[in-house]
Amino acid sequence: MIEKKEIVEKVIFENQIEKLNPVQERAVKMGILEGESLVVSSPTSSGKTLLAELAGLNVTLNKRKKMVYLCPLVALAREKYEDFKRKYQKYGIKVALSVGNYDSSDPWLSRFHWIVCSNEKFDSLIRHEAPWINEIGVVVADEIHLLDDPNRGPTLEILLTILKEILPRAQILAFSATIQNAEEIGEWLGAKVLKSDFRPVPLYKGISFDGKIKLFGFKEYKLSEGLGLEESIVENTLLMKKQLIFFLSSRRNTEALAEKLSKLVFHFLEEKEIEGLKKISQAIENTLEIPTEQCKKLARCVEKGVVFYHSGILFDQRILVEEAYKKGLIKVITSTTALAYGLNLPNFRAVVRDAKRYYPGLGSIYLPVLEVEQMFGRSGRPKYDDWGEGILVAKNEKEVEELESYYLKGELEEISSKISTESALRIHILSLVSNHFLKSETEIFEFFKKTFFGKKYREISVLKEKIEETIFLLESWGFLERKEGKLNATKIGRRISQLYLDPLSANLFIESLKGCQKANEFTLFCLLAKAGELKPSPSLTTKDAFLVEEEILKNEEFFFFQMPDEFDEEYEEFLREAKLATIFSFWIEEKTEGEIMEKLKITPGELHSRVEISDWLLYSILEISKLVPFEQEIKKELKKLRVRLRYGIKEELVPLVSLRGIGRVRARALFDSGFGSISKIKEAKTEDLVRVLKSQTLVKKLKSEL
DNA sequence: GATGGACCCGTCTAGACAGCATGTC
DNA sequence: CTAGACGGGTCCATC
Repeated sequence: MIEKKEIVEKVIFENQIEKLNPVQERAVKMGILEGESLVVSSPTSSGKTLLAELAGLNVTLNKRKKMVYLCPLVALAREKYEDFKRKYQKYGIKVALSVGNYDSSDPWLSRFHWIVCSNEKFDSLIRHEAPWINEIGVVVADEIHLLDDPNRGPTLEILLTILKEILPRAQILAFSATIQNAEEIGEWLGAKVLKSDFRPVPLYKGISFDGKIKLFGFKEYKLSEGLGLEESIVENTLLMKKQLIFFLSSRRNTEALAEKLSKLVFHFLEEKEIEGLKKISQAIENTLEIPTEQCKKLARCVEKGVVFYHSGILFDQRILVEEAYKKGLIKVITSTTALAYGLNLPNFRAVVRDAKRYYPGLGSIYLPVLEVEQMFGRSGRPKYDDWGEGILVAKNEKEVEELESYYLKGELEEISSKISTESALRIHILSLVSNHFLKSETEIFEFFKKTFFGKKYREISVLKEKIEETIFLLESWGFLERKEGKLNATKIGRRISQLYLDPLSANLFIESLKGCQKANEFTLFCLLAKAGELKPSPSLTTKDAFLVEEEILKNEEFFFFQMPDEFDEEYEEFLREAKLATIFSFWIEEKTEGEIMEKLKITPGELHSRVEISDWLLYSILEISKLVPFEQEIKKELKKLRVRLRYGIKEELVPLVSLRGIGRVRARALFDSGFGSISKIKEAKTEDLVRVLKSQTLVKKLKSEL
């Protein structure tokens, strides 16, 4: 048994602080170390993670129970995992990371005390009925305002509802950015509510207009004349020897602004910095075998101390960029919202240049206050800055007033439930029934009454109808069945739920492929592209349309599902799907990323993420095919296609990439040098292989494996 | 005749979770 | 019902 005092001391020591901050102190007083559940609503940098550490130590050391720490982003989960391990491994705490690309539901997780997960991964672990669930003593849900997200909120909501049911005695810590209705969430979770505005470094918010930056209740900067608006803000920041992040509405804007600013920022660099940046710039340019235009552009900007940051950037480049910013080499980042939620990139000043964002069907409208707050969130680095700044840019006088009343004096939005969307109901009802958690329609209704939706609106009659419809659909697709008033998942239904596939997509695949005999690569890609998992489809320019239609025509005879007519409403969406199929086709024809990007305007980062999703979809289809009668030929085709897509290779290289350490480029090199099969490689002389692969160690490994 | 700025008009729009097989935190 | 920045093309002034 470890005293409360001792736990607090350990945590204080490991975090290298002198004492608990006001938020943390209140949490302790409210009983975080007595197993009290809490909803904590406070700013980004207010030290919420430390609360998890307190509860985790208490639960593990005193009760021999586990902590599960739920994160909305894999990057965030990784960060927490590294952090926890570094601090608490020495006290005997075993920390594990469990996210999509990292491991599976194996019982091995039961050996660990603290398990850091993404929300969806934990949902999946429950679907696989992980045996250690009942050893959980505390569940921490980070960034719980994600509940409001139409795509990903429902998973978190269902997850927490389930946890409350199966672990009624577990402690729940729900962390949120400052939100309007933390009390409602507290009521739902049966938790006390801790609201605070505390920040370790004060944040001043303001508006920039007419050559000035006015910080509310603080000071005013006069910007130099003769420079563009963004340039003058940058100059003002750099003269103070600080860094800043611009938030813009589109990727294209981030790239354009970064290039524009690089001309100015360059003059502020010191000799040493230029050297360092040159190295990073080269690394960025050479991330891919053949750099794409975007890679070159980013490299150019980095050289001058500026980067643009959005989801089209490759993963490795992101890492390089983040490190360089943390070191202070990069002076300015121009970013989309990609940076607002993600990782911990402390800076001095955040400038929201585009407070409006385009929403399809809505035009361009103001961002939610919460989102802007997130962008401001990390401004002001403890130990470096005495304060931080969050600045909105106004385009005219009217906007000055609007921004002021909306963002600076206005109220935060409420968090609401998004659980009533069709896709959420589809996915979660199937999952809840398939793991035997709910066994009848009545039980489903009862369950939904206990969700945040049910608690917030006090009744679910609106939902009831939708739930009935959903059950009907799942039944008609053969994923659920009814026996004596009880609901049950069919074998295939259960598998679909475990594969984490949207039942709608699963049904699409099954119906399209059942009895199909004549598909080819392109048309199979077209089918994949119809799935919601790959939406939104890439956008289509008039030039693309021409190219894509050509491709469709070429493969016309291999279409195994109905193509919409040119005059149909769905035709344009079909073309966009076919565009993705075209991109994939080029990819497996071994066209370079640069070529694909140039022809069809897709960023390298986007290509890779689509490939990854498709790999998962193809795997899932193959798994489904074990339970439904597909033609043998189609199965073979799918299997081959999966390998080709993952590596981006022609058919002839398929056998070669099964060797470890051999991917797209090396396989091509081997093939072109006459080593086109495993047996030929076996027979080949070592020195010949070394000549082709340019690596002694690789060849040695290869030979020893064969 | 080349260069470059002003202006018009069409185009296009953020992000990122999950399976599994590996060998290991 | 609702936007706005970019970039390519065009025209025209200037040297």
